[in-house]
Amino acid sequence: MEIDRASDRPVYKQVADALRESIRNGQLRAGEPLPSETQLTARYGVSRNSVRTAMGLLRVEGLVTTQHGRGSFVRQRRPLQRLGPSSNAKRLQTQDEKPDQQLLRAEVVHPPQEVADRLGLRPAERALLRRSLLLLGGAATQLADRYFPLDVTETWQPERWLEEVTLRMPSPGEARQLGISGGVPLVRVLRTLYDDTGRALEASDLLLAGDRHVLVYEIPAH
Amino acid sequence: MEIDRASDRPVYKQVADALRESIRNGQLRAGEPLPSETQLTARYGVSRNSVRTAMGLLRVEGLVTTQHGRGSFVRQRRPLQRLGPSSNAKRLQTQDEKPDQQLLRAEVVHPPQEVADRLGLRPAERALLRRSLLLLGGAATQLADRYFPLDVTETWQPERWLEEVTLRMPSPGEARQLGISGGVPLVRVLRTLYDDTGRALEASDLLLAGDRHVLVYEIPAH
DNA sequence: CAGTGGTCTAGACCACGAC
DNA sequence: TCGTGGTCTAGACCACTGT
Repeated sequence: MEIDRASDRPVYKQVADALRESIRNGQLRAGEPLPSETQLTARYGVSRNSVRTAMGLLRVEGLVTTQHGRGSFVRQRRPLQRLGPSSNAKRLQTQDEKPDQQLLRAEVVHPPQEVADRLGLRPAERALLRRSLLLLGGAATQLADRYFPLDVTETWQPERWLEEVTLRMPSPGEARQLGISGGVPLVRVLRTLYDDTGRALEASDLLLAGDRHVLVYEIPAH
Repeated sequence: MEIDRASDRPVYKQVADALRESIRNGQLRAGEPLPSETQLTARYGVSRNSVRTAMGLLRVEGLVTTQHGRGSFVRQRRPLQRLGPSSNAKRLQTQDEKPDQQLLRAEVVHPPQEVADRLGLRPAERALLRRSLLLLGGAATQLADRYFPLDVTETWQPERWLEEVTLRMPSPGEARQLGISGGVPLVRVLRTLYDDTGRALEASDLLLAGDRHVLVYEIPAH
């Protein structure tokens, strides 16, 4: 495939098209390196900036990852992980791999406003935070901040919970911890556990790599 | 805020930082135009390319939108729309605006494999497709493909449904229809309705702009 | 028309990774 | 050391929007 300078389609998009097609039809396989930017510059007769813009497109589309000093590589396709609708324990049984949990922090803190709202805390009231990283097959898969009211750690009888699902882009630190490459959004799940009196027992802030998960929910029609 | 040429932080990120801060602290309000690229070039003493790279960052973060020939503007903050955990009708009552539905297509088609699987169709068996666009306050908010088995449109007693939530980047056409600007992912909800015998009555493929929705699910602990 | 963003180039220097 | 990607510049021309 060659670049058509007369075309309305910008050069950098044509380069991206060509690379995308090479990936789609298997000429470039998952994990393999793409030609270097210098090689692509020569191959298509365009400036390096145009090649880089094209590569940026593919990065944002999640097709390639780029490593400084090494090169760009075709990404592995999504190793889908299912979340919900049932308990944490049950969720992970759907995977073959055994999960591994790494406790990163455990301390009493002033929770963020969103968490305080959901726990029904008074202003300036603190909560216990447990931050942990969930690993699956050695790869980080979930960053979890679990907050517990300080006065409720005795009896513990959750009756239902609420999950609020939103998206956002990761901060550089979050991207590093979860092994996310450029352009991949986070799925953020704000989960609140309630007992049968409607009291909040726990609020969790879960961050998942957006390209590696399916969230499954079952809902009765009643 | 000025650019520190001695800093390790790249110039374009410093420009993005400065603009981000102006938006955060309210100097630049939602809907307002940012300074033009030429003005920013002069203001910070950097090349136009660096300004454009910075602006690209903010676009991907969803903070600004850019219009060719007009300028870049601070985006309106998310007009949060809640989806689930109950029925379609109930969901929209949480909004003030009255929803409007536009039927785009209604015909018998060969459904995509994912849909056929969920409806339990035999190979090459067809289904009724209804594609519609949901508008809220004049703005497109949801693109829905609903598929119905051809032999089940008489009695209709849904008992529960399943929602499978994933993310992906929109195609250019989807972005246009939903009014999505660059870098914003889609939330895709694959929803399957079942009756009390476990038979699938409907499978829907719902596409929502990722920056404008919260999905809410309530789950019993049983 | 003038002003805006969109594309493209050629060249420079730096930072990282592997040998 | 060499090849890779990361950053930055200065300048050019085009396409779109408004007057």
